[in-house]
Order: sequence, then structure tokens, then C-alpha cells
Amino acid sequence: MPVNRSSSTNTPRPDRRRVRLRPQGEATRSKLLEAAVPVLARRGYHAARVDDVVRVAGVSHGTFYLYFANKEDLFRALARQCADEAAALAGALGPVPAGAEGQAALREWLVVFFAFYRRHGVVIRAWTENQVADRDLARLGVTSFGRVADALRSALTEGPHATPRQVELRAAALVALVERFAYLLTSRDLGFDDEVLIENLATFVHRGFFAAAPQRRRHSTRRPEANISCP
Amino acid sequence: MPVNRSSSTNTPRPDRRRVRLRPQGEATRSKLLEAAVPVLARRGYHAARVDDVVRVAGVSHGTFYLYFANKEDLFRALARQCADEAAALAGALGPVPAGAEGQAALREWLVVFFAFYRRHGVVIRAWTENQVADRDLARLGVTSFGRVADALRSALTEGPHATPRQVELRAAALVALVERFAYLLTSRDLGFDDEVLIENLATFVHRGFFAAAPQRRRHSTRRPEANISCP
Amino acid sequence: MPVNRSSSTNTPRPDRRRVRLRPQGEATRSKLLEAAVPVLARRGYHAARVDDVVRVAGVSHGTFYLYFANKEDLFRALARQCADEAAALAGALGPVPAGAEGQAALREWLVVFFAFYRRHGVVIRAWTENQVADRDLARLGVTSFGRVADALRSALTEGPHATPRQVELRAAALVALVERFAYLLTSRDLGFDDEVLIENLATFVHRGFFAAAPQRRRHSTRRPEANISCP
Amino acid sequence: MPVNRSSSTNTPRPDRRRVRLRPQGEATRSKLLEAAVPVLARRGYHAARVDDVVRVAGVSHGTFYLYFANKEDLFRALARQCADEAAALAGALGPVPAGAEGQAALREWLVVFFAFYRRHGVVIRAWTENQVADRDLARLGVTSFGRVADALRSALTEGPHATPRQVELRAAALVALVERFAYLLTSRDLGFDDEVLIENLATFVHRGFFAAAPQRRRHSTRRPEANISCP
DNA sequence: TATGAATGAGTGTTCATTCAT
DNA sequence: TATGAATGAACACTCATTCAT
Repeated sequence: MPVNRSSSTNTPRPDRRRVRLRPQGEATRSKLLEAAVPVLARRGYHAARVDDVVRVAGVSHGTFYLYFANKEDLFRALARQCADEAAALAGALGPVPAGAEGQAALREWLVVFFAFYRRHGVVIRAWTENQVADRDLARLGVTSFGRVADALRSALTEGPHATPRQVELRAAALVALVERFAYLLTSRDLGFDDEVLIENLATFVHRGFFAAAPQRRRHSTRRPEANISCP
Repeated sequence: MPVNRSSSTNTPRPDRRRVRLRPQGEATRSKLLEAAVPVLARRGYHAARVDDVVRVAGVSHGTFYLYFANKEDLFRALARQCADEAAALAGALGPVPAGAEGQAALREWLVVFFAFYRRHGVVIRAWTENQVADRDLARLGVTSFGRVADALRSALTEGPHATPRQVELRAAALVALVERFAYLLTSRDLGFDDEVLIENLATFVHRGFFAAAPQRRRHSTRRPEANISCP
Repeated sequence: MPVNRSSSTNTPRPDRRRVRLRPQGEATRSKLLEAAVPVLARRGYHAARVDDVVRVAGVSHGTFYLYFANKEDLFRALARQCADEAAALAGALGPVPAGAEGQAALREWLVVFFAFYRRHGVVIRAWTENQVADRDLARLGVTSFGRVADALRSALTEGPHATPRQVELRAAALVALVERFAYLLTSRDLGFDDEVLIENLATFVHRGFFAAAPQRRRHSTRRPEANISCP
Repeated sequence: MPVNRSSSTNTPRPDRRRVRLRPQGEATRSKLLEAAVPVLARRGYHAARVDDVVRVAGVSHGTFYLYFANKEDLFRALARQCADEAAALAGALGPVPAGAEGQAALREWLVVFFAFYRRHGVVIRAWTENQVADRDLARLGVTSFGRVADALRSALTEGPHATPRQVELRAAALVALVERFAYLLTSRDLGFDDEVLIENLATFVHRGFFAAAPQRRRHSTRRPEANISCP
């Protein structure tokens, strides 16, 4: 397995890439970007081969290097897309009040998050698992994911006794939980229906993290089948 | 990875591995196993090079193949170790009652779990992320991790309205949460002190998952610094 | 020979070989095929190194694997060429009557056979000596060589008392004899001139195998130098 | 495949081999020699691994080098055994008169030859196919086989018009024929019964090569099933 | 803009041989 | 005399990248 010869500090090599792309070029570039997603998803970043991407995209081997300096550059482009969407995602989470409308808002956001994860899972995992050698790229990941964490943090109801530290940790726990569920949902079949899972997760997370103060449950009238009763 | 790329009916390869090992051989095998952990941790399974392992172990390249048929076989051995410890880990979690002693028990178990994760993180991640091509190996992972999830499940207080399905999902959430925190704790510096993190996580998880029924908090007298107040 | 030593269910290797070749590619492929002949002839199949083949062909190491999946695949390609020519060879042997024209026909065929052997000796020997592990390949050998044997068999004059079994055995003897002489002729210097050897062999074989019925020799008028008198 | 690092012109390296062997050592040496035969037969000289020999012999890896300087040395020892038996074999062929007793004598000798070939086939083939790099070893082969050819030659009835050259060629043909049949008989199943094959071959060869002068066959009374009628 | 061809450093694996016990 | 352990050069094969057309 030839080692990744192109590191973060690349010697500037003759870059044949066009700066401005005509429609056809843009289309090819998109095809490659599209093709990269399933390939990376299936094999992971390290094991993904340019050859696979190229075959899926239906272009020749050489064409790849017309649009990307190297494998990492492709990943960088994908990461930039991901970062953009992550910013949008962070912005999409408004206040999550304690009531039923808060839970609904949370559920909607989770739906968006899962869709986001379904597309960018590889990149996200490469970020969350330190697989990225490139400094700038890693920073981009931290920033992007941090933004989402920030959004969650500011949405979290800070209990009266919660220190910033505690809120931070709760936000981290929440991100971890949501990310991991997204991973499980998208990668392997958990045996749970998507709808049900999201509904339950929303309930669960809303109660556990966003409810202003837990009420003593007395007369539950919800269908017990479809939801997780928060303990 | 030069894969027995070869053909239909090749001459059988001989497997020179020792069956019974003397102390010296056993020591070398252990050295290799030990050496593999940091290498795999640093590079991941696919990118880990046998060369690195043997360099860390301080043995020659050929020696490796005296003890393992190939890279995957080394991984298999590591996985078996991991599976054994996972079984022990699952057995180590007794009942987690609702009170303070329950939280203490949970914290102790988390300490053990984190130590376990620190050693076997690579294997666990390879399992949880489907990086393992080998069927049996994957099954071993599912089994092992499932055992831990089972232990958690049976320790979970099943609320009056909780269906088995819900308990299952809660167990999954719990495993995901704990595993992810272990990952974060062991791989990158979260900026949290281990002790504090574990203490907080124990509190957090205990309240969220194991408390029989949440009481309306009124006058919290705990040091707010050291704990996360469960919402 | 790094054999797909690997394990149960490996990631499928991709086979980057070109399907349709342009003239340049076709030329390179031919170069490799050509180069393989002397290399295999000199070292035999097992000891032949890909490195030698590419050095002789004057291409890089990687190029080899652009056209052949592995060493065995190269051999397979060579074998297919050989099989094709063997079929032609079998077809080239018409009836071999008892007279002088029969002997001449036989001699011509021997010339062709020897040329055939000179090119495909390695493959043929690998076949006749069971060096081929691949089932299909071995079958191809049996078929090809069998075809030649069949041609000889049907050309053999079946004496009045010859059972099919006997004819079959005689054909086998004939093939063995001719093959072995071809081997001796092409591989080491027997000290005989090619022309003379072939002429003698033709005479010898014709008399021994194809003459309708041996006549009592009385007054031989042939030049004793150039021929073997059949006993 | 590590190349054969020990050539014909070996640098004299510390030879730990005992000069005089005690009974136990002699026994081990014999075990190795015995074990080498099937291993070489199955894999051929180049592909035979010391490891296989050692496993079959049931001794340790290091023990091998107590008795043989290297793989080639083992082969040399085997070759010397073969050469000795070849000499005996050559001596065993007395005159082969034209009559029935001549044919019987020939058959007996063929039986011995086939047994000889069954044991030493690998060595013989390595000789006849120039697989031996060592000069002296190759010469030993030529000598040994030549001795057998000489025996056949001197046994051949030299027809009135046969020049020495012709006799030589006939002897070569005879050796080639017999050797190849021995190979076919011992290595793969021809579908012929051994007994029948030898009987037929004896008849065939005797008529073709040793009969003083062929008589015009008129009233054959032989069972046509069991024999090949010489053409 | 696109392509098929070529490259070669890198990596996994084998196996003859040596060595310490 | 015997052994298990260790070695490392040699070899098969991969794949990111460059290039000529």
C-alpha cells in the first residue's frame, strides 16, 4: 500500500487544474465529488483508491488529476462542502423550548442532521477519529463540528446550578450521542425503523437534555410503543 | 496488501507458525501483540504496516510471520483478547440500584470500561465501524459488544411503561454514549480531567438512565463544580 | 509468491487490467508475452521472476500488472496461445501413407512440430509434467495435447490385428517420443544437426509406426549415412 | 521466493556437519533423505522447501543443516544415490537376443528401470531437464544417464547397414521413449495397467529396436488384446 | 478537455540459512 | 545430537501520480 506521498506541506507541483471551469468541466468535477462519497463510505479514507472513484465516476484515470491535485485534495473539497453544510446545520437549530413544540423542533433538526450525516459521514468520521493528517483540514473539522456543538450548547437549557463547564460537557455528550446514533443509523442496520428511531431519540434527548426541569411523571397517556419513556 | 491474489487452486501455503511455544517464543509473540496496539491506534487497521509493528517490537520482519499468518491474523489475535476481556467486563457489571451506591458501582465500572477501551480501542472501533472484512471476526465483535450491551440492558431499571423495545434502545444509546466518551477520552484531549469526566459521566448516566424516577430537584447542595446536574 | 494468503472474505481486488487495448497497449502486452518465453524457458515456471520478464520486455514493474493479473495469468495467456497453435498443429497432419510421400509428409509435420515446441516448450513441459496447479489450465493442456495425440492416432495405420487399445498406446508412445526429441533438440545440444535429426526421426518413425507392413529388407540402396535403418 | 544463494562455487562456510556419523546421526540423515523424495516429487526441485522435508522427516529445522550444507547438498546426496543405482541398472542389462528370451530379458529390465524411476524420478527429471545449476551435478547426470544409454546401445542389435551414428541415435530414441513412459507411468494415471503397459512396451521395443530383422508377419497367433503388434 | 499508458516507491510475505540453548 | 527461534534478502503485487496523445 503506497504511503500517502502528499502531505499537508506539499511541494507545489505543476498544477494542471483549471481555475475557471466551463460547464463541462464543472460537471466532471461534480461527478468525481459525487462518486467519492460512496467509495469513501465503503472503504474509509485510507483504503479508498482513486481508481475506485474514477471507475464510479466513469471518467479516466488521468481526468481525476485535472480537477484534484491528489486524493487528499478531493477529500479537502468534500470537507469544504461538509463544513458549509455544517454551518447551515448549526444555524438551523433555533431555541428548543421545554414544551412539545421544542421537542418537535428538535425532531426536525435531527432529521436534517441525519440527512447531513448520511451524506458526509465519512468526512465526519475522519474528523472525529483523527484520521486526517492535514493540519488545516483537521482544524476545519474541529471548527465545523464545534459550531454544531456550540449551537447545541446555546440551545441547552442551562439549569440554575449548571456551570459553563457542565454545560460544555453536556453539549459534548449530546453531540457524541447524536453523532453515534447517526452513524449507527446510516452504516449498519440497527433493526430500528428510521422514523421510530428519530422520534424516540428526539423524545429521549429532549427530556434528558432540554426539559427545563423534569416533572414527576404521573399519568402517562402516550403510546408506550412509539416512545422511550425517559427515566 | 498482496492478497493471495493468486488463482483457483494454488499450492497450499504451509503455515510455519509454531504450534507450541516455549517461553522465549511466547515472549516474542506477546511483544508483537503489545507492539501492535499503539501502531494500530496511531494508524488504524488498514494503514498499519507490519513494518511498524516489528520495529516497535524490536524483532525482524520475518519473525512476525513466525507467529502470525498475516496482518489480519494479528488483528484476530488482538480481537480474541478483546473479546475475552469484554466478556469479563460484561460480567463485572452487577445491579445498579437507584441510590448513591448504585452510582458508585457505575463509576467503578466505567473506570474499568475506560481502561478496557484504552487498550482495545482500535479493535473496538474496527468492530463498531465495520472495518472488518472477515465474517467470523465481525461476528465476534457483535457478540462481544452485544454482551456488554446486554449487561447494561439487564442493569437498566425498566420503568413501568418501558417496553422491551424501549429498553433495548436505551441500552443502545447508553453503549453508544459510553463508547464515544471512551473514544474521546482516550484518543484526543478533550480538556477534561479523566477523574472529573468519569465522575460526571457516572452521575449523568446514573441519573439519566438508572434513577428509578427523577425527583424534582429543589435544593441541590452538591458542589456544582464537580458534577453535571441532570436536567 | 505472495499468495492471496489472506483470509476468508477479503475486500475484492479490483483488476485494473485494461479490457480493450489500443495499439500501444496491445504492443506492450505482446512485448511482455514475447519476453516471457525466454525467461520461462531459462528458469522454468516456478523460478521465473516477474522482474526478469519486465526487464527483458523493457517495461516497468507496474506495467506488468496492467496486462496480467499475476504471474500465473501470464502463463495462462501463453498457454492459450499454445493451445491454439496445438489445434492448428493437430489439423496440419493429414494422412500419412506408407510410401515415400508419407514419409515426406511426416517430416514436414515434424518440422512444424519442432518449431511449435521451440516456442511453447515451457508451457508444454509444464503441462506434461503436471506443474500446473490451476485445474482449468491443466485441462487445457490435456485437451491440447490430446488433440495432437488424436491426430497422430488417426494417422496411424491400424494394422489388421491392432485393437483400439493398442493403437492408443502406440499413439502415446509416438507422442512421447516426438515430444522428448523436441525437448532434447531445443534445450540441449545433442550433437546432432537439426536437419539430420529430423530426417532420421521421420524415417525412423515412419518405418516404425506408419509403414503398412514391414518388408523384409534385402538390398538397401539408401545412403546409410543419412538415415536410420529401421530394425 | 528467496533465490538460491548457494551456487556451485560455494564459499566454504563453517560446516558443522559431522564427518563420521554415529548410528543415530546416520538414521536421521536417512530420514531426511527419505523425506526428500516425496517432497521433491510433489513440488519439483525449485519449489521444494526445506521446511517440507523437515516436517516430513519429523526433525527440527536446524537439524537439517547438521547433515546437509544446504538444499542443493541434499539434492547432491540424492543424486549420488541415483547415480549408483543407475550404474547398477546399466550393468543389469545383459545381451538382448532377438528371440522370446530376449524379450523376456528386456521386460525384466524394464521392470527394474521403472522401479528405479519411481524412486529417482525427480532427480532424473532435474537432470534430463537441465534444472541443475551445479556443473558437477549436471555432469554426474549426463554420465549416469549416458551409462544407461551405453548399455542400451551395446545391447542394440546393430543392423548390417547401421553406422555408429545411427546406433547412437537409436539408443537416444530408446532412452527417451523408456524414460518418458516411466515418467507417465509414475506420475499420472495413463489408464493402463502397469503390468500390461510394461508387457506391451517390452514387446514393442523389442520388435522395434532389438529384433534382428523384421519378418513379414503372416499368421499372427498372439492374443491381439494383450500386445501391441509392431507395425 | 479527456484518455489510456506507464511508472516506481512502498508494502506484505516467503524461505533458506544461522544461532543460542 | 537436537531444537525452536531469529534473520533478512528476495520477490509478488498495489496504487498514487505523471505523461504523451
